[in-house]
Amino acid sequence: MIDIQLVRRDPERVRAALARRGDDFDLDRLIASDARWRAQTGRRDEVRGRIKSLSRDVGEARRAEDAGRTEELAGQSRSLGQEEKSLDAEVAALEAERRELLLLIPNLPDPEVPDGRSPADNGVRRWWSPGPGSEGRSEPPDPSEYGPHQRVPHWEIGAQLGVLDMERGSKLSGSMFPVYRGLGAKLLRAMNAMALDRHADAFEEIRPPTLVRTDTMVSTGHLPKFADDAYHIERDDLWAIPTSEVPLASLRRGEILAEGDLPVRLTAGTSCFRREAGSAGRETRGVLRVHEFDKVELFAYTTPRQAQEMFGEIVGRAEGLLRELGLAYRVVDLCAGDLGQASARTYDLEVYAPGSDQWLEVSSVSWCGDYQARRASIRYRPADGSGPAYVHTLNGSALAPGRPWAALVETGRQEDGSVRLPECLRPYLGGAAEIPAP
RNA sequence: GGAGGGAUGGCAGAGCGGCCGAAUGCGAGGCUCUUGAAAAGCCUUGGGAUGCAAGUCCCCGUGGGUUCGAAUCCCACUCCCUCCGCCA
Repeated sequence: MIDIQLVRRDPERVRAALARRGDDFDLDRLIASDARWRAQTGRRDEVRGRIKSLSRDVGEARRAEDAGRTEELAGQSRSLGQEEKSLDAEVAALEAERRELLLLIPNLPDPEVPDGRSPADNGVRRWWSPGPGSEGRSEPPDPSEYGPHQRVPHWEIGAQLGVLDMERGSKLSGSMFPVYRGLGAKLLRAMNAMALDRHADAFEEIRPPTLVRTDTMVSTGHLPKFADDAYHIERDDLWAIPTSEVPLASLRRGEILAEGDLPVRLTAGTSCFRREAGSAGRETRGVLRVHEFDKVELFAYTTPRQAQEMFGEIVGRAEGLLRELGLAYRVVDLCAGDLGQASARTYDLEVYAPGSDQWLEVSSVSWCGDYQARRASIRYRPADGSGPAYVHTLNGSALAPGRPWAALVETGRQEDGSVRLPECLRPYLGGAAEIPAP
């Protein structure tokens, strides 16, 4: 959540920042609620203070065996108790209201974030496509370089080669649950393994639970606002994670870290679950939008000073994997209106899929500032001896193999219908260099 | 799933219902002594709300209750440990 102090001190700044997002949050309601809460809390605390001091006097009177005075003071305290009780109930209600409002406010966009309301306003920061040299080219891909054999969508290729079975996935679990088969399944596993291995130099590998408590979902900003997007298991009141960002952010929830331990770099590969409510339609063909998919996530806790550099590091690492896979991609700077709830700045990596002539979002790197750290109460003790301060959190997909899988089979498709697989995956594929033509 | 035991400050570990936000030890930081180090001695050492500040208030797993007054008593929940059952 955002800093309530900032809302009090400079409401116009907060209002302006929220307006950039196109958010319709009613800030005045929060300001009023906060003011009421403060006023009543002050009154309650004053009454409590009087009760405390009276109670001490009761103790003294009792020790002095002054029964009359004891009863008199106790009586005074008793009647204050009534007052305290009703004030306390009021404070509790105001506190709940204030918190509820506060949890709904999205993060404030960083000033560098481009203006805009829709994906059309996003800024492309750079392009990359493979060849001709080993460095690749920093320019948009040339459509004429893709032959007609590559202009086939991945779901057709997958069915043709027997490596993707959407129909049977539907039989098991409904639409948008793919079944990968044979080399298709291996290819997915290979990319997961590679993504995890590539960051083992600096990121600690975590295998977290994929079912989590409500608090864990609240910490990242996925609840309470986006409850409809997540799977919820009623019986045990657990949520299926939409990304391993969720458990990784809560790993150190409620803790105070030593500055010397920062940055903390974590990586995890898990299944991710999304209901994708109301997204039936054209963009849901094949594996592009599914309810369950694998993703290898990079996550970091940093000091505010380290955040910028970490953002670059994570983007760079995600780019590195796409280059290794030989996929053409572009780096997109999300505009204010397209940012996620918790993010102050996001770069998306989009891969070019020739089969459907589309750019597919395959990675999203976000700097959340202290927004999640406030929700989850994750702080660090600055080395200079000042009081605990909130950490910054950053997250990004290293690789979410589903969509790259699609881009890979389209890009690698040969004229004879076989699919050529990238060099870097061979060690993970038992040496296989292609998915043979049927 | 059944039966027991437990949850207190960075850690360990006390705590008759009444100055207990909390003894003590360890750890950590500072200082003294020392050529330096060790040892010793002295001092400091949780978090939060509110307030310009002084201060006031809250936090002893969480939430309720009893009481003039709760870390201490009662209830519920959560988590941890031990044993039994089940199981990959």
